[in-house]
Amino acid sequence: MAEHRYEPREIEQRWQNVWAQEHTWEVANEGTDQDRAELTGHAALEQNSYVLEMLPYPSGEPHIGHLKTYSVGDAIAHFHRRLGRRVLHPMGYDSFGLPAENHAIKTGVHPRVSIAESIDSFRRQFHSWGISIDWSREFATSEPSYYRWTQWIFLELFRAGLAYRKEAAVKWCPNDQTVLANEQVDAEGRCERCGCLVEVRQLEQWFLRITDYAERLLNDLDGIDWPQHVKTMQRNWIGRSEGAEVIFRSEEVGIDYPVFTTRPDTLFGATFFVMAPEHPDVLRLARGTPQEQAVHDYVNHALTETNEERGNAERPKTGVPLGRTVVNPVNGEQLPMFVADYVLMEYGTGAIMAVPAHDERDHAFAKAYGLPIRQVIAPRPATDGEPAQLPADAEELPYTGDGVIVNSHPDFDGMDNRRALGEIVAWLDREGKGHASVNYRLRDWLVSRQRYWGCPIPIVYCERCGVAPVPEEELPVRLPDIEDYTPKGRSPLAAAEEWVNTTCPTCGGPARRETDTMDTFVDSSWYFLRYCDPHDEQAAWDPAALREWMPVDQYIGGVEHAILHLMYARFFTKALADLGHLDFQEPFQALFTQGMVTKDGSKMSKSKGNVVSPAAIVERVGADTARCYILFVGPPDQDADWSDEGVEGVHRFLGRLWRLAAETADRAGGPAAGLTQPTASDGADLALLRKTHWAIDKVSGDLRRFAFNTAIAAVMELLNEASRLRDSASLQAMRFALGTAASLLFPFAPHVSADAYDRLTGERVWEQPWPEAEEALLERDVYELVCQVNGKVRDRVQASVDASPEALKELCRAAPNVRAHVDGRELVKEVVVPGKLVNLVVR
RNA sequence: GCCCCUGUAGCUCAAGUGGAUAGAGCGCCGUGCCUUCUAAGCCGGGGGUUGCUGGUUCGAGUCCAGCCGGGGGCACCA
Repeated sequence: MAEHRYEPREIEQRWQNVWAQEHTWEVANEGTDQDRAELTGHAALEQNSYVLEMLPYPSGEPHIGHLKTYSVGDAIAHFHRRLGRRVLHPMGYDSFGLPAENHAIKTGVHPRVSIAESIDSFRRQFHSWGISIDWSREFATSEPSYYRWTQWIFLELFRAGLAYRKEAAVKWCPNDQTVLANEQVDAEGRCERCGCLVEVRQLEQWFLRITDYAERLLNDLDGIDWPQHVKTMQRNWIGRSEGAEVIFRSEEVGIDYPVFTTRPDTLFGATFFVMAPEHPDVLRLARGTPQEQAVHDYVNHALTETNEERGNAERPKTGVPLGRTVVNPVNGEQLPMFVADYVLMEYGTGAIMAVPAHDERDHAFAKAYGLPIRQVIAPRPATDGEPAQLPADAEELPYTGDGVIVNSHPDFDGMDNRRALGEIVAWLDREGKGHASVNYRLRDWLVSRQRYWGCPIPIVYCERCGVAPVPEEELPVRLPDIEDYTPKGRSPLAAAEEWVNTTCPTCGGPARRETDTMDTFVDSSWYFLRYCDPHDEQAAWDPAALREWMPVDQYIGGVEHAILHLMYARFFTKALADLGHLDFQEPFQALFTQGMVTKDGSKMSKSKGNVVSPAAIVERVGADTARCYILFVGPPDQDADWSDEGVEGVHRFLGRLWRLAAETADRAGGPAAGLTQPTASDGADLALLRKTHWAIDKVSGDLRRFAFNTAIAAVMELLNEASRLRDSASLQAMRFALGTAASLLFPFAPHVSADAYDRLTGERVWEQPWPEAEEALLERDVYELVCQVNGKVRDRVQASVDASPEALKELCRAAPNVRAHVDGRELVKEVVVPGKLVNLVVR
């Protein structure tokens, strides 16, 4: 018998060639393709499935995280195909963005060039991993044929009033020399890209009106199959608060100041009023009062502070009086006004009513400035029927919990505060002094970037006509080549004079182009739509193509995009649906977020020198081992630590599987047509057959719930069983077990599985339907019944699966060792779990 | 501070709605087999008070409560 050596390099190359030459993983659009007639025969039976991994940012080479993402996605894609579905599994590149531009600044190489190199490297490696991609749909978002439609979408949003320009205090990264979206600034006020402290600047910028969609973005989370924690993160980010808007009037200046509060039940406890330093009226209010200079100084100081300094809740509260008052609408009291930096301009109305007895921040401020503190909520009575507790001691304030209204107004005193809340709002509404209101933390999406390598914003500015959209037939507005990429606080595009100077589409007069580019998250907010119809030159997509594939059935990616990309893509989908371009509301029906791959417990990074390169691993042990290992190392939704020993273990497993299959095929005299199940009634064949069906059942279930690690472990168990029984089981039983093992492993290790299956059967495993477990073989007709006495195992006996509970009790009572423990004692209870055990409880 | 996840063998993970003697892989051990030797391969073996304390139950890794440890999200959001 010939020696068999597992040679992944040879095997993987061979099967990759087959797939490439035969375009195995390409799918046509039925609605638009001439293949349609051919396909209709199956169409009724087949279901379409869109499996998508988040598109990679092509920078350098793929890293181990990419290997994990695409190993997960490919397993799903293969599984769906083998279940008989037509699967769309495309690939593209998110190729605009800062890394390529920063590289250009350093080296002078045009981003287009470095991106192309990187894309080549990604494409080569994806091929070498054997990922089943429909390469006919590939594109990069920096190609004019793509960004032309990004610009078209921008103009659609502009026409609908969802893209607008406004001056606002925005986040500015001094290192990258550009503004950022709120989502791109972390909790410490640092740029998520470069980590430097973000500054605040007052600039006129383009925004997308995502806040219009806050409520729907929140509510529609209920209808999608996403991980709970991602939904929670989006809910937190949207930050919906219910409360009321209440109007406080300043009689002195004759202006109404609305405030947002979640606690209108505490209105009677308001003792002062605070405005944010950025509030446009602050300086005006102080003008002419003795406070004018102090307010001026305070505001100037506040505006120069960083987000980090401002955001620190621990530091002492500061502020200065404005020298003015407002009227509390519920009781007519005059409340002194202050400016203080603990009030944020971006949230609510930029002004608050302060209730020091029931809000920690207001309490701290009142303590610091000696302001009155009036308690209006008392903690609940200790028991029903007793009167409310006396107001808590001053030391116990602020009290932020629920309770009973006190000290407010005869209409409300003694009332449950939650009930009073509703009644007070209703009263305000009747009086025209306020109304119920909902506030969101979410702000509009700032999409302007003062950088070169991005999608140009298709807008021109005309001295006569103002802001004018570039006409659709002039799209794309192409990104011009420039000499100097260095950012200088304005877009490098501004230096391309010839490009900037243009004519107004409306009046034909001189005009200037918008020189900012779009945030790259705009590019990735619709790419999944383009895959459905990637070569369309007449439109961003053909609606028929979208009907065929969208929404994405299974989306896969890192949890780091839980808010950014995943929220923006949902917003785009809803906005485009409202504009009549889509007929669905959510882009990603199901989401799977995979965990990070770490080395020695910490994130891989070049500076730590602990980077594991997928290319090197694949070179050494093959793609199948690399892919299998990364799925086997742990539950794929959790972080996993890379271990080279673990890789070796998986490599040996694949080798054992392949060798045993090759050897079995040899013994059987070469490949036989197909995989036939042996008939076995007892002995090794039956044991192996049962294990095989157990594995089918286990792997199928595990694949449905993304438990790839346990699915692979099940195939390992099957192989171990086959290996143990290699000399006692029949050749046919061995062929069936090993062929099934290869078939089950195919989604994770496609090359070695295809090869082993081919040797055993002469057939292509990916063309075979997914195996089905036979119920009859999963269960036995007799089993070992566990006999317990007082919950302890005392004996076990053979029982028939269809024995009645009565018969099982009888069997148990008759078991010798059970009798020894039961005789002479009183039988109190009998617990029967058919198929498992009988438990006799005695005293 | 608030919310969520998590704790099982040396390591990474399993144990559908509570049910048996808690299982895999890696690592470890073997004066076990095969090899001239090593490696590879094969075979065998040890290893667990399921973080702790109580509770519910005939029965708890699984359910409940409280502590302890690890991770994540949000946070001056009115």
